Formats: sequence, structure tokens, C-alpha cells
Amino acid sequence: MPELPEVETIRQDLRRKVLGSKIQHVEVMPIKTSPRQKLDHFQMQLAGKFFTEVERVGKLLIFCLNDLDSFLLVHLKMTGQLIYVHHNAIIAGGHSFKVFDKTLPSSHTRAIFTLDNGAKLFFNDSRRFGYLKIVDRAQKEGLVGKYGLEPLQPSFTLANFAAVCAGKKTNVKAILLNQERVAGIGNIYADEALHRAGILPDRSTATLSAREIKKLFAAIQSVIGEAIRWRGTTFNNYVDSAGNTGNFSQHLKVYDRSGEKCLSCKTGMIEKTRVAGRGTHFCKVCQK
DNA sequence: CCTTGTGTTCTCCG
DNA sequence: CCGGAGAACACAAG
Repeated sequence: MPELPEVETIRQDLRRKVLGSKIQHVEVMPIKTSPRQKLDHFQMQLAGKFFTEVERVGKLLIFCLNDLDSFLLVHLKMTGQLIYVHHNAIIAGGHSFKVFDKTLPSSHTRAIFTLDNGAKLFFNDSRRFGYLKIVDRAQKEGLVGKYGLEPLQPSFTLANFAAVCAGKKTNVKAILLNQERVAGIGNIYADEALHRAGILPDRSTATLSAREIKKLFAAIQSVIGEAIRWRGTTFNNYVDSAGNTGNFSQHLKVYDRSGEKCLSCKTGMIEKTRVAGRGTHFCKVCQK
């Protein structure tokens, strides 16, 4: 489940790999719901263009192209992967590549980008929730404008975060998950940030003290910063653009640890409930 | 039935 | 009756 730290890891890695590369051609695996004509149009719009920048807003990747008015959006949703394979990884004789123990393309490969340096970029997505989409500049800017505070940008200040929380009666976890308030937080980092901040996920945001808002703000910054340093969390599906798993999984304190002893207070038991429509993990001893 | 990210729809309240 | 907020639902597929 790629969230901000995972998508940012992919962005930083891919940026170094694809910048300046030309897209020779794109192969899209046909699916029932997408007519051939649409796929052909998608392929034609990309062929011959260069990657000029790789941006991210929230969990959305944006590949900028050299015509300055088309942008390739990639959303990985739950199970999407973007894997870059250098031309020398090709398996003799053909179109298959080896990435660690896996052969690409796999049954989950949805699209293959062939670059002019012989490298390939594979978009895999077992559940097919993710998407690739080409938009123009106006559409891109409209979309970006909908996102809330970016935890990695200078605009992510305590004052701005407090303003985003101000007067909201809904539970605090819903605020964290709402991309229009804070961009990029998903279920894993919402639970982890709330645990670090000592706040129960179902607390009404309006009841949070200034001190709690400050703790939550700091918790979001620290958990996201650390997760990026550890190159993300692999829960079941996530790998980076080289096919490596993330290393933050071993640092998770609450997510997917229900029934286990809390690693912070060493007395509480991690419980699991449903908050904001999502599976929610917390420690009643650490969080109030 | 479950899982999560996101877009849509519904309901409530002032 | 309108608008906004928030909750609930729908959908993707394994």
C-alpha cells in the first residue's frame, strides 16, 4: 500500500533513472474495460517524448514530458509497482527481464515503457486499482490544487496544520486520511503517527489541545521522515523501482500488530477497531 | 466476508 | 430550500 514515503522513494529513484530518456514505445496490456482505440491513443501520445521531471503530490506520481503540455499521471493505489530495468538485465533471446528472482513482464504487468537507452519501465498492478493517465497542464494544475498540505514542503508548518484541524468535529484519523487536508498519509502512517502522538484515532479533532496538535504535527513529520530514510514500508506488495522491499516495516509500532504487546509502553496490548471506515490499530495505554 | 484509496452519494443541520 | 460538513457507500480484484 504505497503512501507518501513509498511513492517519494520511487520518485527520487526514478527521477535519476529516466530524466532525459526518450520513450521509444509503450505497450499496454489490453483489458476488457478499456477499448483498443483508447490504448492506441495513450501509446501514441507518449511515443517519442522525453521525461523532463518526476513530481509527486500526495500519493500521485507525475511524469512531466518535454512538450510542456502533457503529463503522465501514475497512481499505484494498493498494489501498483513501477519497476525500472536496465537494458543489461535482459534475458538472452527476448523480451523478458530478470529482477531478483522475478521475471518481467509477469501476469500482473499492465504496461511496459521502452526507453531509448534500452531500459524498460514496468507498471505492475495485481488488483488493477491503479491507473496511468495523460493530462494537459490545466488538468494537472487543477488536480494538484485539490491536495492539502504536503508534509515534505516548507508550507507544512504547525500553524498551517492547526488551521487544517481547526473546528473539525470528525475523528482525527479521518482528518489525517483526507488528502484535501494533509496529502499522502494512508492507513499505515495515520495509525503510526497517532500512536507516536499519544492520541486515540477516534478522538474528535475539535477536542484536541494545542499541545496535542503540536505532538501530532511532529509525529507526522518524524514518522514520514523516518519511513523515507528506511525506503518505505513493505506490508505485502510494495517494492521500489529496483524491486527492493522497504525497510520501515520493522519499525512499525501498531500497524498490523493487533494482539501483540505495545513496543513503546511494554504493558498495553495493541487493539484493532474500525475508525473512518478503516482497520485501525492503537494502544490504549499510550494513546488517550 | 476481508483488505485500502478515492470518488460519489446520501443525510443531517443550521 | 440551499450549502456545507461529514458519514456512508461503491468500486476496484484477489
